[in-house]
Amino acid sequence: MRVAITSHDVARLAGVSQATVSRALRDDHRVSAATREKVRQAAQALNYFPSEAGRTLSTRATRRVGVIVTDLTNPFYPHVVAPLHDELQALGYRMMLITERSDEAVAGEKLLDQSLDGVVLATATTESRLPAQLDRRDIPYVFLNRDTGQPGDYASVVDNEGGGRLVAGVLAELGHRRIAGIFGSPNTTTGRDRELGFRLALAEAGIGLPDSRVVRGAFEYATGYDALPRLLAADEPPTAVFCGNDVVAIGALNAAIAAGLRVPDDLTVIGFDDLPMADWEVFRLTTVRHDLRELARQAARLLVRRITGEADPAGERLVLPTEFVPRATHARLH
Amino acid sequence: MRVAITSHDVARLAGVSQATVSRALRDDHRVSAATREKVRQAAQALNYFPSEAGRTLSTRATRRVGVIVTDLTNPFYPHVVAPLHDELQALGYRMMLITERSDEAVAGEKLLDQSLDGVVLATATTESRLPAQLDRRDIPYVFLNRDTGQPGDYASVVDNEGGGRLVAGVLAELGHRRIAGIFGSPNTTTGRDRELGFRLALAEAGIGLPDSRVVRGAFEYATGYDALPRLLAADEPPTAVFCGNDVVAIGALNAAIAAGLRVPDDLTVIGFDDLPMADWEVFRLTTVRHDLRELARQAARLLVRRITGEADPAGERLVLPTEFVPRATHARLH
DNA sequence: ATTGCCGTGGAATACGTATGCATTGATCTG
DNA sequence: CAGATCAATGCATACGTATTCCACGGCAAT
Repeated sequence: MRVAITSHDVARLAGVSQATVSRALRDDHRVSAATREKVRQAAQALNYFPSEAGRTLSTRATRRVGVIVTDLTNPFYPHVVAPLHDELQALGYRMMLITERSDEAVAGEKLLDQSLDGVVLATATTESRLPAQLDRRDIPYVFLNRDTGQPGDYASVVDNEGGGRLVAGVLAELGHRRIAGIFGSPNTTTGRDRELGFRLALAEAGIGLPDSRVVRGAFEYATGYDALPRLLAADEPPTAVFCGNDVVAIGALNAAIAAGLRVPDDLTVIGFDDLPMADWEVFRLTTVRHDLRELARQAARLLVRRITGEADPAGERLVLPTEFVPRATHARLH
Repeated sequence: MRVAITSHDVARLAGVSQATVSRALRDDHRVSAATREKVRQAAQALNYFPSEAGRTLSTRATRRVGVIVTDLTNPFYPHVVAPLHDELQALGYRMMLITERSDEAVAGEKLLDQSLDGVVLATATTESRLPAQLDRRDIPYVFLNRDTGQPGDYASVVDNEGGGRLVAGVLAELGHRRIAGIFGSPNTTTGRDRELGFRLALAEAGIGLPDSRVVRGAFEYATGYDALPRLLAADEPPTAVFCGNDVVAIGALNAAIAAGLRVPDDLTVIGFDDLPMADWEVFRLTTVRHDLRELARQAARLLVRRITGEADPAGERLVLPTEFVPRATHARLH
């Protein structure tokens, strides 16, 4: 029913062979300017677009890249998916969005049928089986924002440990001593490294971080929202809380309002990422900035380099710096 | 370099023909249980997945659907893309995400090369050329949340006019008379219909809506954020403002804070959509609810019906009802 | 004038799957 | 027991593109 216009149709109209059509439209040097123009006209007239299935079969490349995220409604992901999409498009690739919850089976099947030239893993926990599966089939992939922590990885990440240290330093300087942490999942390097840097720098300042003031969970709104009341219920409630990322911090901020606390007078809250949302007047969230856009673009370029075989075979790990962004959710302890 | 395992490899190992492999793995009734099992084992052993390019070329179906949005970082879209993805997956289709800014050319090329079985347009303005192009090539598509307003459309939409009426009724009842509107773009039915319903119901209540208290713009944060100060600068500033959607309303709320206004004491603000964010403590936004998830799922199912030829050839327009959600950003005029 | 090269374009084929048709062996029917 | 029917499988081909190899004609060099 759907009338597919093929290169043969164009060839017939232009009075040349199908091979010449293919060459002309791809600017092959072995076709004269005159016939190239003739073919162009015919293709235009027929409203012809090369079938990408035919092309894929012939070239064994799809010019398509998969991007795996967990939950798009988590405000973090759109800010990484959008620049990824744009950079991939600029590099001549299309984006297949796959949201993977726990069903690695489905994701696996979609990934392994040769329909993707490469994959961006924006969601891999340290125990995911996906990387091994991709390795086995020689499908290029890169980690975005998280990695396995193994050497040989291809990853675009942030200096999480450094960012954690920054926050600890600020809190110590502000006089806080009863400090809490709502960290990311311990099975993500993002969660672990931020906690690690934070702990190390606190320890250097002589400040302890007892388990009773530590919560860990997914990088979600609910994690911050649910954790804060539990932390505040302690005998000696914290005067400051460092959150695994901005989304968690925003959850905590809303919980603080629900609990009738004033931020920052009663409680200092600090996030990580500096999402655009963090700068909204309702939040004015003090946080740690890194260049999310560059994080994504870097991942896209790295993946394409891996696809074209230009990447370092020993792995590449691109690390972006962090910067403390003081806004209105932190205060000196009085 | 990448060793592709094909059905021929499986056939050789299983000691059958390639045709039998194809049939066995697709549960064709004409293959015996014994050989089916034999083929299964061989496929498993070789870690074989059918090439989707080969399959596409042969069946002329990609089981892939394109979803076009403008800007994923706009908080509205993730809440529609996520359920779309899940419903499409449940229906056996994959999702190709395409963000279209103004470059219809790029989008067009990607859409028209037969690499998609169908398209969800979540972004179409009334003057977009895309629908015509898709029609010309017989590529099935549905509108999501917006449509052209023409008969024959396939669309999953909300009762925008009814929703606008709801808000007007409430504001009138609360005693507001100097009312403003920050509506969506006039070249979207979403923007037009909400404004229309709002205007009609206001008029029925004997309340005018002068141009000086009307702003129109994209459904973005910045639209609300920039428009509010302009509206407030009038000689007789409004006591209530109805925003085209929640994202715009949230922009307006933040602008109100920046201007030192108290909401709802000094100003009533009402949104549309009831995004999860609207319920956050920092906002507690009074708004109009509709079932976003169902909106998306309905669109997915309608598209698949169009693809399989089961949809009504005269077009189908699925309309979801709206409901007023009172929270904390509206108040009676004192 | 012959040779050889170069520029241009066509014929043929590969890519991997699905499927119509032919084939085979076996069972059934009268 | 011969012929018909049927289940199971193989053979061959189509899908649309890119590309290798080959053919042909013109032109320059000798």
